[in-house]
Amino acid sequence: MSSEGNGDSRWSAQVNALGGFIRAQRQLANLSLREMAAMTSVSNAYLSQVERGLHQPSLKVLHSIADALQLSTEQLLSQAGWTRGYTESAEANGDTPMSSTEDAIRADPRLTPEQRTALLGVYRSFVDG
Amino acid sequence: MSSEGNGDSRWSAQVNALGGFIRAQRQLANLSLREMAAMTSVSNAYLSQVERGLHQPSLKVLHSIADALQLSTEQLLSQAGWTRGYTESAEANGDTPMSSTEDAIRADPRLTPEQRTALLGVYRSFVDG
DNA sequence: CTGCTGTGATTGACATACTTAACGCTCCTG
DNA sequence: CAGGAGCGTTAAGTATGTCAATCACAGCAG
Repeated sequence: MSSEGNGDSRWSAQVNALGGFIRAQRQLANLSLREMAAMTSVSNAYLSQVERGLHQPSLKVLHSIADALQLSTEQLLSQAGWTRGYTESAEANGDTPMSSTEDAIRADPRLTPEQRTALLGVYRSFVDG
Repeated sequence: MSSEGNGDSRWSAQVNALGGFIRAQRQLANLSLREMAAMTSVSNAYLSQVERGLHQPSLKVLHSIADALQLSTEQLLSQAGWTRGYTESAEANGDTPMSSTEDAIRADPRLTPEQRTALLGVYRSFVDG
């Protein structure tokens, strides 16, 4: 069930962004929860909950995940919105369209801010790779 | 008391590095545990334990600490040996204004077919809920 | 010496991260 | 129709992070 009700939204924003990003990256790497669980030594059950924003993973777990996904821990952290502003390099100028896809994602009204962030993160990881 | 038999040295290395670093930085800033506790909204008791490597702080706490010490979370992490540098760089360009996000993704020349499919999947899972 | 006010360290109770063992689902294969 | 084999999710239990209260030790006033 996992009601969306969510009266307690202390977390949801950041954790959901992180979870969405992780899930996206995992699917992208064609890994199942159990496969990733094996690589990370973290239970598939817990990974599922983290991906859906039900829990905040510890550093240990976060590092394992980053490792399995071949990302840096910093990337994950900044995805979660936990590192502060590295925005400068991206948007120094007001008017520099980076890519149409990025713009489309940013302008998409159907996405929540967290989803937008997560999706952009996935996209950039593709393109920059 | 502190005499850890230390059967469990899985942690000690990293956690001690982190704790020691935090303590050093705190003293360097001439802060008492309680002062720092006030700034971070973390109890002085727990800060003490973290500094001595008795516990691994959560991201929330770590971020607060970094904030109080005017460091970036990344600095703390790399100090603790928790980041494994993956370089991040991002620059790309290309334009071709598009309307919908799906179209933009489909038309993006920088994506491989696999990536395109994956990204579309993620996007739809967001939008369709 | 007796108190007061500062410090860092310890204890015990509670919240939350995390695990193991299920469950329900879909897609095959016999 | 089983019945495995894959997937994601849930339930109940254990481990660990975290806090409020308290301790023991230092300086300094009266």
